[in-house]
Amino acid sequence: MSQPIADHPFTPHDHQQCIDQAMARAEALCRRQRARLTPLRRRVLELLWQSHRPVGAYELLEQLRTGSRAAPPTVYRALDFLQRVGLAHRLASLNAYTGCCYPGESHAGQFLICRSCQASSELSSAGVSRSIRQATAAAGFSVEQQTVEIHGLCSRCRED
Amino acid sequence: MSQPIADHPFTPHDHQQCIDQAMARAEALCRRQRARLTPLRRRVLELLWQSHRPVGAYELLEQLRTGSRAAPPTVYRALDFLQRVGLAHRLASLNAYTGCCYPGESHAGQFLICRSCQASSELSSAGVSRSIRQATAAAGFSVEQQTVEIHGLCSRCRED
DNA sequence: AACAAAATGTTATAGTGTTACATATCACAG
DNA sequence: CTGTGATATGTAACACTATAACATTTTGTT
Ligand SMILES: [Zn+2]
Ligand SMILES: [Zn+2]
Ligand SMILES: [Zn+2]
Ligand SMILES: [Zn+2]
Repeated sequence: MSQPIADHPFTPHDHQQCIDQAMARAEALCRRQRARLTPLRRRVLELLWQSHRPVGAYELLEQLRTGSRAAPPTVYRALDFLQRVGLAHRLASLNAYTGCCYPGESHAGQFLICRSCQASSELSSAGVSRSIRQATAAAGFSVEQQTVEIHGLCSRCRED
Repeated sequence: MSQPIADHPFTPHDHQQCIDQAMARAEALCRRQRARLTPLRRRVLELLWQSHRPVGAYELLEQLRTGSRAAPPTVYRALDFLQRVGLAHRLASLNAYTGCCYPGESHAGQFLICRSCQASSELSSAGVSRSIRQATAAAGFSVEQQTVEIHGLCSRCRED
């Protein structure tokens, strides 16, 4: 498994590098999958990567509207595409969306979400996945999709 | 930790016993906490325990309406109360609510949700909690609330 | 150039949850 | 009891999130 795009999103870092890497890997992934990263879809992905804070669909819509007009289906379709090819996730506990840190790699969506700075960090913890598989196997349950969203305080916000 | 109300909700069982036990433990818990389990709140809790399928707020509203009238705030307030005292949970990935199987005991909400029969089972897996704490501690993150919702197929639905 | 498939625009509507304020019920002190 | 403040419920309007249905444009291919 290669390096995640943002390994420590809660600590100060060169975020432009996150953005550049995310867009570069998105390009590559879409080329490989023959998926069309159109200007609109690219724009939405860029908006998602503006920060590590998950963004609501209507907030994206606002930002898209500067210049062109746009209605809800526009942004929802772009988000559907990004989720389908594995470039973004939806966070059910926030009704918000975020760029994927492991594009093109099979992984379960596991997220840490700071209630103070609102940033989120995508984990891909084998230990968590394993313990979930163990707990579910004991019940004879076969896992198809997992929603793991941990709310709390990130290291940086705890200092204050 | 005492026995959960429904240990194996996916397998055939005497569900009336689930209901009776849930209501009895709710009474006891509210007495202990000096919380008021009013007729309305009790009714909503009974509706939640009609089956092991999580129920949407507007679906509860429909059922409340047989007889008395009711508007959204009525059911949302009852659900808020039930969640506050620890008698119910909200499942973010479903926008639905379900009765708690471990009332009065400190536990993280972890759920298995079958896409075929729609039933859900509340886990309280120490292993899952531990691996989450480990993974988050490594990042210096302090957990306050966890959303763990595992979608898949239950043992019974896998047989078919 | 002609055509089919994919993407986007547009309007309306469905589904989920909250705000604000009025009314009713309850608990408790006097 | 009875008044009084706190808690719970009724009611109407509204905010936020997401989708359906259909028209139009763009793209890739023959
Ligand atoms: Zn970054
Ligand atoms: Zn991801
Ligand atoms: Zn049962
Ligand atoms: Zn519970």
